Amino acid sequence: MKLGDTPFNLDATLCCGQVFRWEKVRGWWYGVTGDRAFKIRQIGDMLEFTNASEQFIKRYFGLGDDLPKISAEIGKDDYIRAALREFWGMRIIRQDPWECLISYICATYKSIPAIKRMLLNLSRKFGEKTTLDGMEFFTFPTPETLASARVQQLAECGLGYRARFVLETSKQIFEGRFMLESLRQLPYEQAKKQLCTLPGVGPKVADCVLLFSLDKLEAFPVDRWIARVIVNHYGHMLPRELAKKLLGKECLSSAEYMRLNAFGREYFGQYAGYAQEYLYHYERMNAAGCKIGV
DNA sequence: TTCCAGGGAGTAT
DNA sequence: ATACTCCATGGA
Repeated sequence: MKLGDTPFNLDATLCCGQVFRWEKVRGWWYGVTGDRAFKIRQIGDMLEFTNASEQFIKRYFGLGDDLPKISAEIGKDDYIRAALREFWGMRIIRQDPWECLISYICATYKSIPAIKRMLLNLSRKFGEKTTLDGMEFFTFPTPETLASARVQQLAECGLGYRARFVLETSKQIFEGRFMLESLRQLPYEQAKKQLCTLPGVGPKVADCVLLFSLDKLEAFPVDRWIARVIVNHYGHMLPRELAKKLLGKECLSSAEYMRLNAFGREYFGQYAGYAQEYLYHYERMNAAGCKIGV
């Protein structure tokens, strides 16, 4: 498939920490969605893949997003313009909402390598095996499977205290008490409010699920890295009292989260989620020693 | 060994 | 509403 003048950066898109179950082997990215594995690679403006339709690829990798337009809207200052330049072509992936939800419940208070390990363990224990190019892959477990698991089994995957959150949320989804897909047609605020009723889901996890799987590009997740970016590079745009209070703080209160979240959405606009992801990746890649695991 | 991680929930004010 | 505390585990 030829990208033509559609800017795309596959490596940045899969490396920036929005998805956790892709791996690069001999120049190809291998991943699992739905019931099968597929691989994809980019050579210039050529995108090669197997086991997937062109329609699926366009949808999954957000190739329908008008990146030049988005860039023009969020490129408000030199700092984010540098991030846009550095990883130009990086896109917000449209993940499966269910996998995304469980992934970000697991992601709380964990490093990315540890998150990858947890999700791999979950898939190995509860998913179904499939093969591609002689390698083994596992589908992501279904709501039914996780809902009928025991807390101890989930904990054994390295989830720790998150095990009971994953179990209870899985039960709500499986039993039809929570309609994840229906959130897609709700406005951002309402969808977020509903997500936050799930155990293990607070404002940050909700924002990630909305942005990475439910087409809410205005969502602006604020984690430790983004909080650091805002304080260090946009602190002068915050109320002086707030900027001072956040300086050197290790975690945000819910009120502080709301204020940084609101800042991001108001400053960057309807595509704030794209701004967030470029800033997040830029900050992490420029962190001391570039030692962040891919 | 010690520190920290894409935060959230529970509890006391 | 806000502040403080604990959380279970693994990677660095």
